[in-house]
Amino acid sequence: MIDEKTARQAVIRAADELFYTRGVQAVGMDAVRTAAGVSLKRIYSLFSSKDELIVAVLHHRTAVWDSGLASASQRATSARERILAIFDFLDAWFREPDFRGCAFINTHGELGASSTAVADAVREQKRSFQEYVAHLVADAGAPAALAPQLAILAEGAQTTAAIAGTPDAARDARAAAETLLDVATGRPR
Amino acid sequence: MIDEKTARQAVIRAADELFYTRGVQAVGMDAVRTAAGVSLKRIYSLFSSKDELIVAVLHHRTAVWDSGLASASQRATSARERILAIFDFLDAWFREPDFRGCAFINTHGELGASSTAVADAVREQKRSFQEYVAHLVADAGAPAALAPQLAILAEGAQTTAAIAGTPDAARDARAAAETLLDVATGRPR
DNA sequence: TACAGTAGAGAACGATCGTTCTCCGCGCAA
DNA sequence: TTGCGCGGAGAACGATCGTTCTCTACTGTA
Repeated sequence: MIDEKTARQAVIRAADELFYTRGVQAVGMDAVRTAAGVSLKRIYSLFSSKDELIVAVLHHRTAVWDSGLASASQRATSARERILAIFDFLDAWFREPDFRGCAFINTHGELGASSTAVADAVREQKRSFQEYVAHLVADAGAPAALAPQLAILAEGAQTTAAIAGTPDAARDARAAAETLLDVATGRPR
Repeated sequence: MIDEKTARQAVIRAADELFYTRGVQAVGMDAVRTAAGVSLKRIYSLFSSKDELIVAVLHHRTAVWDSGLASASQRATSARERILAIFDFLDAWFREPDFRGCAFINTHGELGASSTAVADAVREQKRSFQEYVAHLVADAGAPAALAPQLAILAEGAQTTAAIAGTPDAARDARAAAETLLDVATGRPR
């Protein structure tokens, strides 16, 4: 038998992909079992309920998002560039063929009203992102009020790209972010 | 018996409220029946399936949204003011006690992957909003590229307010919109 | 070989949901 | 008054889903 850690990862990864492409409620635990190659009994020994699995999947998504963002800002040499790198990161993501919007927003729309655990996990991810942006804004020497504005642009780009199906939303948001950054830091335009 | 039009409205209104507060999939047709006071048989003579009812509810929401937006921009005397009125409209909405995010975004997250009819209805609403913004931007004499930026701000404000639970998102988005408008129209700052 | 313990496959269970059907009561024409 | 058609209430049906249970096969040990 495979060890617990490997089994957990297999279940989370399989569930993540299924939930993201089909929606959480549309995926039964049987489908997770088949995709992960882990028996139902084992799954329920690793996660006490589907709700707990969903939360684990969201935490996994948070980690993936964080590391993706970190590696996207790798080449940036200034806070300003790191901020704009967020939108380049979104741009690349939106163009992936299986892009289906932000999993956190989708899951919140699906279960935010009925599961507080899910709502909390989603809220925590968004809070952490806002904090990340706030740090970059401070590093760039811009007023703190700029941070929520940039975060709103990033959120709006994600929903727009998901619903309208236009990856251009990332470029539009990036252009707006640049303007806001320039004005906030007194850069000549 | 009440006439068809009244029955339709009663069902749509009841379903709208239930779907919005609890999520679409969490609400059974029985709950709609009870809330609307219309028998199941009647409901299924008015709508051939739950999916069709969902689409009807979305269309109803679109009409409510459009008229709300129109009345919010009533007092505005310029295109610039009409643009900013969008964010004041959002602000008032976010502060309503039963605000639970944008129903279109939520429903898309819930059913966009499984029902193309739902996805289409949501996409159409967003497209219509973008068109509305584009007209205002043209009237304001700003470059067309500003329109998607403002639309993204409005979308981002909605998801941010819904998930973080902070109505301030409308004010943040409004401030960003003002900056973008000023820059785009060459207004002194 | 005999046996104990464990894990997997999938049947089973109970609940729920979308949809349809049955039965009953009411209004109306002759 | 009698028969008839129609609509409402909700029971019934079939499917699905989350969760648990049963049975079987396999491993390691003496």
